[in-house]
Amino acid sequence: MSSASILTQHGIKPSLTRMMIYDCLKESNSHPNVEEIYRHLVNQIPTLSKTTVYNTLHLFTEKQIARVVMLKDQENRYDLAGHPHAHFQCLVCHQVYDAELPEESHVPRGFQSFKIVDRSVLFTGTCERCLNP
Amino acid sequence: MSSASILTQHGIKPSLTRMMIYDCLKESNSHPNVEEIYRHLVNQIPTLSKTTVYNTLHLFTEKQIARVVMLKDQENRYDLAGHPHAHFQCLVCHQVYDAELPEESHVPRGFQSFKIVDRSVLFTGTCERCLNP
DNA sequence: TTATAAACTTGTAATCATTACAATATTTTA
DNA sequence: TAAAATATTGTAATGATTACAAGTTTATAA
Ligand SMILES: [Mn+2]
Ligand SMILES: [Mn+2]
Ligand SMILES: [Zn+2]
Ligand SMILES: [Zn+2]
Repeated sequence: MSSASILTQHGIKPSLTRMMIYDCLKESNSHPNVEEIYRHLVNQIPTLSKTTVYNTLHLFTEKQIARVVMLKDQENRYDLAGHPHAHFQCLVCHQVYDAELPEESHVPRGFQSFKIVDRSVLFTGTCERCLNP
Repeated sequence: MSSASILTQHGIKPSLTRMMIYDCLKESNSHPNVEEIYRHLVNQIPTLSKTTVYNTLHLFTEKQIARVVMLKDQENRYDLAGHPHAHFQCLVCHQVYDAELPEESHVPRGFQSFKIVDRSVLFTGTCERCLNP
């Protein structure tokens, strides 16, 4: 499905800038931060402002087509919201990998009367590439 | 066991400041940030510097007696490293609750040759208190 | 004890991601 | 076309964290 129609379906007017930021998230599976998205797009959109990248990512997050990846990093990284999955981050090269989300066993004891809407899982360690250089 | 001996056991010289920061983490189960730790202690240690709080928390994290709690917050929150557990953060009041860590089923598919050293789990939603005000 | 070195603590300035906000540009509506 | 709404931009402010050098305390050795 086209980027435009996905944005439209989520109540976001599909401006060129917004589509390109969406495509940037879709094509790269590197969980880019604002700086990386900006640097990637400013070649094609020379007037692009970093504020627009922030605004757009906020809008995407609000409308649930993107999510902030939970990492111990100091800056936010973004991911399309499509399929729930876990992440692995290498402590050596800091690369973020997608991983399957372990099966949800049950609501944790004592949280039956809480409303749980999301579960983030982050594995950390050393990636294969960094183990066998 | 005394704070002093725990610090010593982990190769940290137990200065008064360090013991008090350790006790602050131990006594409060609110996962305090640097600002909160500083404000709590500066009454008792009027010469305390925020840099010292940062330095000490870095040292504690390095020596594995404390950990950074993984949250979507913009600032780091700290926890003693004692017992592995998950967290729940309320999206309304932002309170952080300890939760049991769901049983690890298995290493995620495709990560057999990675070295996984840690797993962080964060539930988000609305806490009981905010659901029934 | 006294001198010297090491370790610890402090204060200030710099950095960096993010937000605030007002100005400009574009698109929509009347 | 004109006015209103929306989108984008640029600059300044904020706030957490880090860098770093200076000061203080503690340990070690003459
Ligand atoms: Mn992902
Ligand atoms: Mn905890
Ligand atoms: Zn790696
Ligand atoms: Zn709550």
